[in-house]
Amino acid sequence: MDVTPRLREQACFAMYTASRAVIGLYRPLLDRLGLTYPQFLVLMALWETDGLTVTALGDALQLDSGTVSPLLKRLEAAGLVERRRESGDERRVTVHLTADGAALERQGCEIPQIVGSASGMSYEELIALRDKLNEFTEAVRGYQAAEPSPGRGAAS
Amino acid sequence: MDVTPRLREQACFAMYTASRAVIGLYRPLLDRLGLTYPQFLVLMALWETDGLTVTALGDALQLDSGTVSPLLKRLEAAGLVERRRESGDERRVTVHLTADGAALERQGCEIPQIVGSASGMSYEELIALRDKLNEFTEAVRGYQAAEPSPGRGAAS
DNA sequence: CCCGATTAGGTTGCGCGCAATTTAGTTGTG
DNA sequence: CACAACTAAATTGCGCGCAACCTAATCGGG
Repeated sequence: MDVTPRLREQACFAMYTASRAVIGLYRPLLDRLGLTYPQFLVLMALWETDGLTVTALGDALQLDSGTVSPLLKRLEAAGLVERRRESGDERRVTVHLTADGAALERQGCEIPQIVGSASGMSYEELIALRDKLNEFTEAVRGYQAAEPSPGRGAAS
Repeated sequence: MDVTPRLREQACFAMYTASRAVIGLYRPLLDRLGLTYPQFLVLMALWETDGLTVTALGDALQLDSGTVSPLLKRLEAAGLVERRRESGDERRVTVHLTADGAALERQGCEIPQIVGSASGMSYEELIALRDKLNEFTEAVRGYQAAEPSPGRGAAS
């Protein structure tokens, strides 16, 4: 018997692979809009709620400022969003769609459906898979919060 | 009613998030071995079958040479693997574990179990999730192979 | 044997993703 | 008011991940 877990048996590896596969499927579709998948996620968040702060965007996408800041810089350079320093609290920056950014919603919002149909799964299956993944993610985040540096007993 | 799909409703976004969450959980555990998650995957593949070619490794991990080559360079610099030009076909390079690389299996092979338990899911649930993800990935890859540049009707 | 096509692996360039740090603005306490 | 603690965003550095390209070796016809 083999004690070492095999690559193909790992649920984590399946997530890693599935994630890259789906982004690969998005790529040619998003290329025509001049977007990457993370950039598309930012726009989706803003189509839902315009004027989010950088931190709120990071929370929605589960990304930190080190990823979001340059991402927004590129979206701003592309003329799709605008950053405004808040007058109330000068530390905060809100992100707003430009007319071009808002206009992309029409073409952008149908892409997820294309990808969904490519999966060959029913709506119910996709929902169930999504919920299971979110359950997994939640549990993992909870564990991480509980064990800042796990494996070596208690903290000093 | 909102036609634009919301971030949280998307199965794809759940995969993207779950993948990063699980890698984040691996990170502190792998840090102690001086490894990243993709490097760990390479070692897992070699623990299973030593002496794979670069291409075979790429197939196992679903990564292309542009990713695998520098990854192997770092693993070789760390003294964990060795690259050998094949005598039969001088184009081929096989990757072999060093003693240090092989010795890491003892500590490395228990990490996936830690992560599995952190998910709070039963073994059966994880298997089911893994299979569903692999089914999804397969379907998506099949669709991609069938539609080289989708969305705009037939090729020229 | 020669030469075009194919294949294996590597390099370059760019956009993430994240840890660590920096800068600037705000808040809380005396 | 002063000043330390905190917070928001940006910057830096590094390792992927992938497209595009390059080089070298092999294969396949004629």
